[in-house]
Parts: sequence; structure tokens; C-alpha cells
Amino acid sequence: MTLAPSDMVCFALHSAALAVHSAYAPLLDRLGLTYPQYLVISALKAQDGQTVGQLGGALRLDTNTLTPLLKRMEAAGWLTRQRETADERQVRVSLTEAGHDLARQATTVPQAFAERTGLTQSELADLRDILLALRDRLKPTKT
Amino acid sequence: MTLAPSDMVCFALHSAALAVHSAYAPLLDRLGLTYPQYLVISALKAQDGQTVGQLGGALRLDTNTLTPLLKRMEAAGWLTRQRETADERQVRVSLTEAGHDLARQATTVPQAFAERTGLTQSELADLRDILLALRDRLKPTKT
DNA sequence: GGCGATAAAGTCGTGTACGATTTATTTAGT
DNA sequence: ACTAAATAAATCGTACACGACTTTATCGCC
Repeated sequence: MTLAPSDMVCFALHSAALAVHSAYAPLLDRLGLTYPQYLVISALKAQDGQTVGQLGGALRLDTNTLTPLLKRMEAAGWLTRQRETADERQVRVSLTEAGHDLARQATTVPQAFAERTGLTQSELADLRDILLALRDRLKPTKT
Repeated sequence: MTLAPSDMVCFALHSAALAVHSAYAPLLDRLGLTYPQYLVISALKAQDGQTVGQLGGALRLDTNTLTPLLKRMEAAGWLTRQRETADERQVRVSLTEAGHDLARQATTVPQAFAERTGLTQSELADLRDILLALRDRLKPTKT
């Protein structure tokens, strides 16, 4: 007996993630950002000058996704990519002034989103923790 | 103050969805299916002969995503796409015998996944309902 | 001090997502 | 009856996501 998609947890998660993208799109469009680009800006705002690998760890993305994404953002003038002198295998990513501006403008976005969910702060925190725990059980971070 | 991605519900949802894809990949690879293709097979197993629009409603995908996806699956011999005679704007999608075989082989996949989550049946059902409610609040179904 | 193993980033090809637009068909209003 | 509006699907362009592979640099160990 095959379950219909609407009965499957995986599909609920999948389609909820797509809906979140859609919900963010109009908020981010005004800034010229896509959702993954917004995550990169947020991660760099929290800690600037991360290497590509560190960013990938934070965002759960491999370099084959991240490198083209970062190149587009570099072309847009939001960040710089500089190879480390100490270890030339690494590339360090830093926000430009325009990138910092964008990060400041984006501060209101998560709140606007949180309100649209109709959930309380503590419900959202619970859901977040459940999802992170599920994610990490499915795919442990490389050590 | 910008939140780090790891503090944001949207990112938890986003990265959990990616982790679910990764968790399904090895199970579906043996069948030659991608995750969205697996959803199509499941939706058709639940109700065969849906139109492209009905499938899109069930899977929350628009025709610009669905049409190429269905064409690839038709080329693989898993389904047929036939224009309706009564209303020639519509295209009806049906599983072939090979598609039904695939659906049968895929029945064990959600269980294998559920076990990997480490959650109970009722915890999974709760999580599913929370996610579907969140999704539908963010993006109501077109009527 | 040289060389195989490891590590970081990048490249390439395939498969979704989705906004914007197009084409073909049906429905509605006068 | 006839055309404007609406509907269903398809097309096109851009941007992820990721498996498989390559390139370049560092590390381990004799």
C-alpha cells in the first residue's frame, strides 16, 4: 500500500520548504536577493570572513553549490572572495559595504515571516529544534 | 540584529528538507528515481489518471516544473501523457505497467525513512500536521 | 627532502523550482 | 453567433542542489 504524498512526513516537509521560499520571495525581491543568497548574507553578518568551507558547514551546502552562488553575489558587489595567504587552498568570503547595507535592510524579514506563520515565538522555537534534530539525525555533520 | 541561519525557523525547515532528500537518495537510486519523481509515482498510485493540473495541486508544483518532469518520466517508460478528448486543454497522466511495478517496489521506502528519523508514528503524524498547517497558512491553495 | 594521502575549492552535467510569457481551447456575455 | 476573458499546458531563462570528477595546496611519514 503506497501512501499518498499528502500523508507522508517527507512531503509535508518538502512542500512546507517550498512554501517558505514562496513566502520569502516577495520580501527578498525588493532587495534583489534569492533565498539562498539571503542565507549567505545572514551567515556572513553573524560571522564575517568565513571560508567557503565554513559557510558550507553553516548552510549545509557543498562547494559545488556554494561557489557559483558566491560568484554571483561577488558579481553583484555584495561580497569579496580572497584566497588565504597562510593556506592557499582556502578562500575567505567577506561582506562589502553594500553587503552590510543589505544585511541591515534584511533584519526585518524574519519577523515579517514569523508573523505570517501565525505561530508564537515558543512554538516556532520548538518547531525549529525538532527540525534541526531531525536533520542532524538524518545527516550528521562531517567532523 | 540579524539572526544567524541556525537560529531561523526558515533555515531549519530548508536544511531539513535538503537532508530528507539526501536520506531518500540512496533508497531511490536503486529504483532510478529522483525524489520529485518518487512523489509523482506515489500520487499516481494513490489516484491514477490525474490531469497535469490535479497532480500539480497534489504536489504543489506548477506546470512549468511538472511538464519537463513528466516528460522525463514518460521517456523512462513509467507513465503516459494523453490529451483529453472532452477538453483538449487537459492532459491526463497514467502509470504504465513499469510505473506500477516501480510504485510497488517503492512501498517500503517511507517506512525505511520513518525508522531513520528516530521518531514515533504519532510524533511523525504531529510533525506532518504542523508542517501542512504552516504550509497552507503561508500559501493557500488556489480555489 | 620527497612523495603519497588528505584537504579545499572549483568544474561539469543533470534535474528540479519558478517568474514571465505563449499557445491552444473553452466559456461567458451580449 | 461571436468575441473577450478565462483556463490548461507548454516554453524559456535563471538559479539552486548535488553526484562525480579535477586542480591545487598542505600534511605525514619515512
